[in-house]
Amino acid sequence: MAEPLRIVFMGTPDLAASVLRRVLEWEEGEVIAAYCQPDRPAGRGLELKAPPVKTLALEHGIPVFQPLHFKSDIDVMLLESLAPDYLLVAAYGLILPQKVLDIPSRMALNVHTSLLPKYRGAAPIQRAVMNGDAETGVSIMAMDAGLDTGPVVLQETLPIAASDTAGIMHDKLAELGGELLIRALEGLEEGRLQSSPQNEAEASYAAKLGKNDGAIDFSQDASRIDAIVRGVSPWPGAFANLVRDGEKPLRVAFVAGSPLNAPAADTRPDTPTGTILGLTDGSTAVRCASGVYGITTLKPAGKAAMDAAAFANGYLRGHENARFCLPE
RNA sequence: CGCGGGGUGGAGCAGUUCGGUAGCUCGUCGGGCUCAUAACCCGAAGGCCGUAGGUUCAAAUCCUGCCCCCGCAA
Repeated sequence: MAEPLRIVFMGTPDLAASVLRRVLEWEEGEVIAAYCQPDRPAGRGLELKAPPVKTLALEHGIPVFQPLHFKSDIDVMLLESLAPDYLLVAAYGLILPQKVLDIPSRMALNVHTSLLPKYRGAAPIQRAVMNGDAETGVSIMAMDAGLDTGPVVLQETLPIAASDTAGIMHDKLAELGGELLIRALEGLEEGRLQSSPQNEAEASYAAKLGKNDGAIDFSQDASRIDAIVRGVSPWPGAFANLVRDGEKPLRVAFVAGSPLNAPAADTRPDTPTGTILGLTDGSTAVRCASGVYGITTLKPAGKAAMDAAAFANGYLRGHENARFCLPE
């Protein structure tokens, strides 16, 4: 048997760590180094926290490098000195310049959690769920200097069920991503696979999510709101301001919910969108532009998450006209 | 010492500014009522007010230490 292939892995968050975990099981290759983003302040107290890839790599005795970028020749030379056959990249958070992509003797492969050319960029999973897509998937591509523009080697789809959140899809796609990457590597090594260019005309971009992407505007359809709530779960999380007579607006996060059977739940048809219609089937029913959305788990600012019945008891009692509004 | 919110019967809240009888909605248990709703009516059980100390005739409430939960930043 030949020498194992020399692999340098690059990735940062949980998704990358699960891909790395699968790569470590691959017998034809040996991970000789892992790259990830520098430790960042996180959590209460803002102490430095190691990214998941770093933690996993160190557990396996793999050297970890955390350069800010590859603008400096020293970092490029260091990577060169590792003499990798493959550069395997998953959610690294850095655009790699061509001179870095040229280093591996075989190629640089990227795991991207969308059906490229759709949803290039930082938040492909969330955007697919938020847009109400019926399916998404994983693409393995040969990297080029653009942002997720390289030719695709292998692709597999995964359905998005009506109850799937971005978090659930993330876990499924992470699993599939590792598997598909290994399949791509084996196919390439055996010469069975080749890459084919992406169709630029169908390309779309999945912009990074910010805190505000979780703000829920009830002047949309219930189905659209449902997709957004699932797409921003668990992060950044859906929320709106609870507005009641004589009380300060209170920010409330929506942890989980689903559209309700509209005609039956729509008990007060003439109220404005965002109006809280009542407690229906264990959900806080909220009127939308069309349809009714039911929130099953809510979390007022500074409080622990609670079910809709508890929320009604503590926050809606005596407030007939309570409604959810878009925060400023 | 990064900033902020919170801990009150099983659940969710009010009461704390200005110290003086433990309150509300739900749940539970017992009884009644009902075409119907987030059902309704009558009754009952259940709390060392996070914890340790201090001030006071008197502390959920004022002061100090500690513990735990949550948000901000990705």
